[in-house]
Amino acid sequence: MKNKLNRFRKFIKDSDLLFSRERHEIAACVFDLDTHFSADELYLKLKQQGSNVSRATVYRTLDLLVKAKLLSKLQMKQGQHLYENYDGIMHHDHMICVNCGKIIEFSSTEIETIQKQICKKYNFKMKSHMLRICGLCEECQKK
Amino acid sequence: MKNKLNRFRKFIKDSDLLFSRERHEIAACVFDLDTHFSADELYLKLKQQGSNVSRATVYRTLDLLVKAKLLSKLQMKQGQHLYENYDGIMHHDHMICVNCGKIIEFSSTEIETIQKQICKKYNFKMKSHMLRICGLCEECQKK
DNA sequence: TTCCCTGCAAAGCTTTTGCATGCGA
DNA sequence: TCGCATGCAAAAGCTTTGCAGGGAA
Repeated sequence: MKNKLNRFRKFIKDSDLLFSRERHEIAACVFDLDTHFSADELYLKLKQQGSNVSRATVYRTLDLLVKAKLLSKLQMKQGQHLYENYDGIMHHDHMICVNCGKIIEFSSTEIETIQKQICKKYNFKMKSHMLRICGLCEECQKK
Repeated sequence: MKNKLNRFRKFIKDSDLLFSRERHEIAACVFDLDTHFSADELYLKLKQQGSNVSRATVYRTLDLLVKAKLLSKLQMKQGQHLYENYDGIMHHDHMICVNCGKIIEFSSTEIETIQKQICKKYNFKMKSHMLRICGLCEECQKK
């Protein structure tokens, strides 16, 4: 967490930007989360902690964190987005429960390999990829 | 196309709805397309053809077509959606060129198989899934 | 002093919804 | 006649942007 904050500070400095109090506050709050969260949830959490940052600044800082590759942005339905801490080590995908909204992360090197083969076949240069499985989680199936 | 129109008519009748002129017009226009399209593009195409349908009706009818499983709805960035004709035969996924927007469809039974295994492992009941690869298509790499 | 950052409010965009009207069965 | 379907306009929901003021180097 401390480490990520330093990486963010470095990114900001390297981009000739200012590591403002607001950016610090928001980043610290983000790195403190280990779940998927929306911009508004983050904004409310900051408010609750007594912060005075505005929604605009939250959005602007989240963008910076994504650019710094410290955060991933996931498209959800209806123009909503979720963010998640990104460790940059290994790509992972998501299973999303359509009933309770739970998100389960998984990864598969096999799928990654096949994807690469497919890209090669089509001469497509992959920059990113996402796999999402929607359905019912274990608990919700029981209900 | 004629066939899909009949299937849509049947779906509408079976749902105790009316197969109105507008629904006919919109569905015919949709089945005539073989690309991915947005609701607004469809609306404009209809206008261009001299139709007087409103955006609201376009959206409402697209929803019906999705419910009838004659159309798939894809989430794109920024809360936008694209639709594509759905033949119901085989699932396919997409490679999207981030430069020109081209969409290449592909399918992989191997990936489908691995997905099923993963779901089994997590006791997750899959209802749908989507895989998307973003990057550069062949032409755009050359530029 | 310079200029980036912030907050506020307004705008943007796509999609949905309320409501009165109207057409079809 | 009855009621679903439509069109219009407004609302909704999230996100972005313009702008003026404030603060850091």
